[in-house]
Amino acid sequence: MHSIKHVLDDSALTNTTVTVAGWVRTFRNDRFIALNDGSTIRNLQCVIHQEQVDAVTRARFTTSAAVKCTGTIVESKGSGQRVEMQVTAVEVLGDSDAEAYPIQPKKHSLEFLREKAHLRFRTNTYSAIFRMRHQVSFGIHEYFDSLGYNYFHSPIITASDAEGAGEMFQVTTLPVEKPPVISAGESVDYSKFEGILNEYWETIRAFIENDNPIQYYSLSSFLAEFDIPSSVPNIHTGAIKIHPEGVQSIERLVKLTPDLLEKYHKSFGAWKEQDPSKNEQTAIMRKLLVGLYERLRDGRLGNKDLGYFKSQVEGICRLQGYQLRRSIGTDYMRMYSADDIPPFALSFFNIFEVLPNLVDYKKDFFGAESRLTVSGQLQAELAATALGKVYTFGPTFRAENSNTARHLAEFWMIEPECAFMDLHGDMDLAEGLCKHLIARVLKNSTDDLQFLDARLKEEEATKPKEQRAELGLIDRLKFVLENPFERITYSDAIEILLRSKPHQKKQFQFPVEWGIDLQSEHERYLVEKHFKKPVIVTGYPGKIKAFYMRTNAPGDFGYSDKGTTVAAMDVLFPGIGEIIGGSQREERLDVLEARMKEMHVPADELWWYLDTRRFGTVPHAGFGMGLERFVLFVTGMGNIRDVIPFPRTPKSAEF
RNA sequence: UCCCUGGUAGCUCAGCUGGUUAGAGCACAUGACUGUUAAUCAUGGGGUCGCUGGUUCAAGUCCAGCCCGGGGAGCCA
Repeated sequence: MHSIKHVLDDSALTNTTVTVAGWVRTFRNDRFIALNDGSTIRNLQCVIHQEQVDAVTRARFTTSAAVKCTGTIVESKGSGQRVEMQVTAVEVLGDSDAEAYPIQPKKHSLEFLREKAHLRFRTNTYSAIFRMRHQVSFGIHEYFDSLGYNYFHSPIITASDAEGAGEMFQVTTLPVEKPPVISAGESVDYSKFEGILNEYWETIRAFIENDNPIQYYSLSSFLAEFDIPSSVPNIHTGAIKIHPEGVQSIERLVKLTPDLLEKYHKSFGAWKEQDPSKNEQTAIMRKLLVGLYERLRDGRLGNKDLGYFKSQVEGICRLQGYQLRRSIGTDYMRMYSADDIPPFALSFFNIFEVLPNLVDYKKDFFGAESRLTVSGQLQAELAATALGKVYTFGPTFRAENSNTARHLAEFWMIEPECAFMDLHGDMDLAEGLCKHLIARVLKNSTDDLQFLDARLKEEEATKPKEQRAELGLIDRLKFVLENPFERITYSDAIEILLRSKPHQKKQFQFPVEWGIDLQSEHERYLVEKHFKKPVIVTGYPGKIKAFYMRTNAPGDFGYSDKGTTVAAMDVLFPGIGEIIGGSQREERLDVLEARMKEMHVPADELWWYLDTRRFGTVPHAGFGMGLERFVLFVTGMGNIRDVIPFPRTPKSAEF
């Protein structure tokens, strides 16, 4: 048996008899089978003669039927292909009911094919993507192996919750309904939270007093419904100043304890039904409080954001033997949504639900709370400080409720880690990897790239002129391969953004100033408008980056006198955004410990990680690259769900 | 999770401001043709108009809630 790729490419096979097998793409004119076996995107045209194959058999050459053909390879009489097979023997291996088979020989939408993920490999687009995914995967091993890196398998299950890369999936064999618990008492002593509660309230108060942008009226009458008296606030148009006593009323809302919360929640529905005019007041309160909540969540209220409050509350819980069961990090777990019960949504006790007991994880399978990994980096560092150069390449899991074209709950990540390497070496390694993979794909996936390039051009043609990409897929890959990546510091990036047209015309949704996290609109401007090529940004403010990144001092690369920066680097690609995130790691024990304390990372859980700094610590660096994001780039696809065989996303794990 | 947008035949979509029997192309079936290239031509079958409730003499069309998809945002790779 020959592969169709071999038959089409090897001219020595002309005028010989071969056997091929594959799936029918189309059967034209009762004579021509376009056969594809997945070895290449091209089909072999198998010519059937009516006198040799009866009508009943011919009727079985339906789309996607599995067929085995034996015949002579000859120069094609038609113009669409170089050679074709004059079939002498044909066998249908597996029938395919044309009426029931969902994929037809025509263009389907990607959304439709995603719902048929089990069969979409039989289409040109997806077979091309997955052949290229193989080329990229294999190229990764090839690249690191050629540089002397050891392939290292980091664990998929981890008992450490301190890796700081998003929400994690829990792994447990305990019963979900009634897990064993260690009780800390009958109920939660809320006075233990007094300090953090006041801080929470102060943050909100400052916002309401200083820059509440939402217009409202009759706050007092609304609050009166809940036995929370207030006097009539001052009302202006535009920026509203709330009367001090109105502010105090909101303070009472913030400090509603769980029992009162429950009571008010129950009366709320009836209250709304009795007097429909109250709905309007609810809408106004909703606007105010939902806006406030969103700003708090996004860290737009100054120094204190929800992340800060969460870590504080977690600390108190750990100290008291309580369990923080729900928090704002996982919105869907809130007791009452901001939409339904606006005044309650802001209650501290609504956002942080505390239970007076702890699940007894000593009785769990691993004897400790365990989760699916979000990163193999910490373990890779352990190996790198012994083997010198290692890389991990495996699945990672994020339980974020992310619903975008570039996020998955399960994805594959490459994480190299190298001892005695600084940030410059890290950047060189990252750029080298990207270019190696692009070169490999250009060399080994020519047919598939040509198909995807044409597919993309067709798609672009339907877009308005100003939205079309300047370069086609293949040209884009060649451009990235042939030009050095732009390397700039975070401070430079901010300068460029401040001088940019969109900033001066106030077209950015998020304001630009030193200290902010770059929003995707900012990244996109830098990469797609300003530099028009991949950009590596280094030296981010320490405040917005992970605890293990090395703190910069004067003279260090990426240092800024505007605030503390760390030796981080993000590689930004056009259309995809952050494709690689890496850093030089903090190798100084005292600096690392101080930073962990500042960022509320529990040092005791990570004693094993800190041991690398205790015993023979060395400068080292590494990065993480999302495989699917890279495949997205080289295939020119737009949605990450189309470049992984079976995508896992919130509310979706079929197949 | 938030904002925007969509859900009509197996697929892609049309259906204007509510008004008779909801259409087209492809696919499928039957027949014709036989060197085609998503073959072509003729004929035919195929619809709980996402779900639930409401407004109306009348709802695919208007309203509310829910479910699912797409785009954008946040989280990040």
